[in-house]
Amino acid sequence: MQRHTDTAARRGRDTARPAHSRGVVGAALRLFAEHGFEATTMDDIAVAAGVSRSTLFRRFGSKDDVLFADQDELVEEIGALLTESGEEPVAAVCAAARMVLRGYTTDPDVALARYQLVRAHTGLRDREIAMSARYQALFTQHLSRGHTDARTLLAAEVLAAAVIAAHNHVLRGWLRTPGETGAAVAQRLEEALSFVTEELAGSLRAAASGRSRPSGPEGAVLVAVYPAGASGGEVLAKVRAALEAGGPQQLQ
Amino acid sequence: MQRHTDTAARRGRDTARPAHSRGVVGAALRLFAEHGFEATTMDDIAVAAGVSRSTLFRRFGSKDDVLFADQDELVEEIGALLTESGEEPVAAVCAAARMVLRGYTTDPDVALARYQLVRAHTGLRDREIAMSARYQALFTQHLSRGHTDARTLLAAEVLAAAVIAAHNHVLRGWLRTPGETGAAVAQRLEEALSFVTEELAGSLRAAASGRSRPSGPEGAVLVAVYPAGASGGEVLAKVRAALEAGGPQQLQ
DNA sequence: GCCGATATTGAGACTGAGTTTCAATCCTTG
DNA sequence: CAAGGATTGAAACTCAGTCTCAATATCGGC
Repeated sequence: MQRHTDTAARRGRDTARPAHSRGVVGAALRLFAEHGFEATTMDDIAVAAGVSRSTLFRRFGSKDDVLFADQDELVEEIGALLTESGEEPVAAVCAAARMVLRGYTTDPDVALARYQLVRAHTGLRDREIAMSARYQALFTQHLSRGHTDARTLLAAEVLAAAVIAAHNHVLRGWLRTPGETGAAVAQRLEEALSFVTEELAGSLRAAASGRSRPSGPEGAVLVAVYPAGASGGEVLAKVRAALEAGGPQQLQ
Repeated sequence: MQRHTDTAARRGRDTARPAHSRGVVGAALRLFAEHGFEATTMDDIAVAAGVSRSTLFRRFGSKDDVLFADQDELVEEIGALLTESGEEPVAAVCAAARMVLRGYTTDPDVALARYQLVRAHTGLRDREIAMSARYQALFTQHLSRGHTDARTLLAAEVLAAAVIAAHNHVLRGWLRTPGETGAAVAQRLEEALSFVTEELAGSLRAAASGRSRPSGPEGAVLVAVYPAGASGGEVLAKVRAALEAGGPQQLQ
């Protein structure tokens, strides 16, 4: 559906965020938890929060956005933080990931309440996934800043995806079995992040520094071989056949 | 938004897909392209397709789903393909990614028309992102099948995210500058995939072999060759070197 | 070919999200 | 206090999505 203007949906709200926005969100969360997301109408929220339906839509844009209001703020904070960060890109992105996780763990009640709702409804799940994608886009952009070559762009995109995956892995683990302290979760994230950066950060650096990686777009030969128990001669035969056929192809 | 039952939204439709479903989608795409997505109502589509609004909702579940109907089918095909695949997991996931890309490139007109719409509307963009996430979940599940240790789970999740990122990178490139042949795009995907697998597949294998061997179905040999101006002998020499080195790897 | 059981379709009413318009009520600032 | 713009509320409207019920296919059995 999403009928309201996109800009209004995502951001458009007045920059001055009235103090009782928090109260509105609180009332909404209470209603959602009590009667479910779908069963709660915008009218219900309006009367519970003591404002009119109109202002509700004006301030949040949509019902989902009431639920994800603080997350939206966080996305923007992260964006701002990245643009003005002087750190080395990969480190900056990791720092951003830490901050995102902290955004959840500092408010466990809200995060868990939302998780229950998100788990139950496909529409909300998609909304949360879209949120993740926004972080990922920010990360990609920051990692590839100033570079235009295909290799670096790909490496940036992959690394951003990997960092987000690591973050989400840790986050979901915590959401499923809460009770862990914020510090313990942060520690898990550190481990996951170092796993990712050890595997991938090097290749981004290599790609970004221009010279080191093999494939210029032209003139390069890339051979990928995955032997899974076959003899070398067998593989060679297949390669020979591939070469004779002339084009790029896959055999097995 | 997304008011209808989740099951109905995602899948629920009758398994027997009437032949004129294609016609309905075609009519809808024409209307979307002509008047825009939002400006086209379900009534419009219904009269254009010669069915009732009721059956439209019954068959597709929602307006978005009319636009993404074939994609939804593809997701299920991929899921089925993965579960019954005997290949080595990473190879299977790469094959799935290839199939997804082919799902776009075999129908360039539809894919490009949809891309124009998706680009313009946040709601649709989110929908497409959710689709990507579904693929990613499938990949993660397949890569971590049979393993429960945290390390492998993380590696599977990261690798799945990376493969999806590589796929999307290539896909978006094609969507932005169409005209490239399907084969050329497929080749780009090969490069992107080998970048990813070279960086990450090893770590998944390492994590997984901590316990049980991922038991590559023996005898499966995948050889991907991309000659871009090099002589066959040169390539063969490199393959021979790769075999002597023993593991899957990349040479230049 | 006919008939009853079962899907499939269509029509129409209904809910609720999101938009729009306009009037009322704040704040400002002079 | 008065004129300016901004914030709010009320109400009507559109349209997606659901639900119910009647009409019509469709199909197996006779």
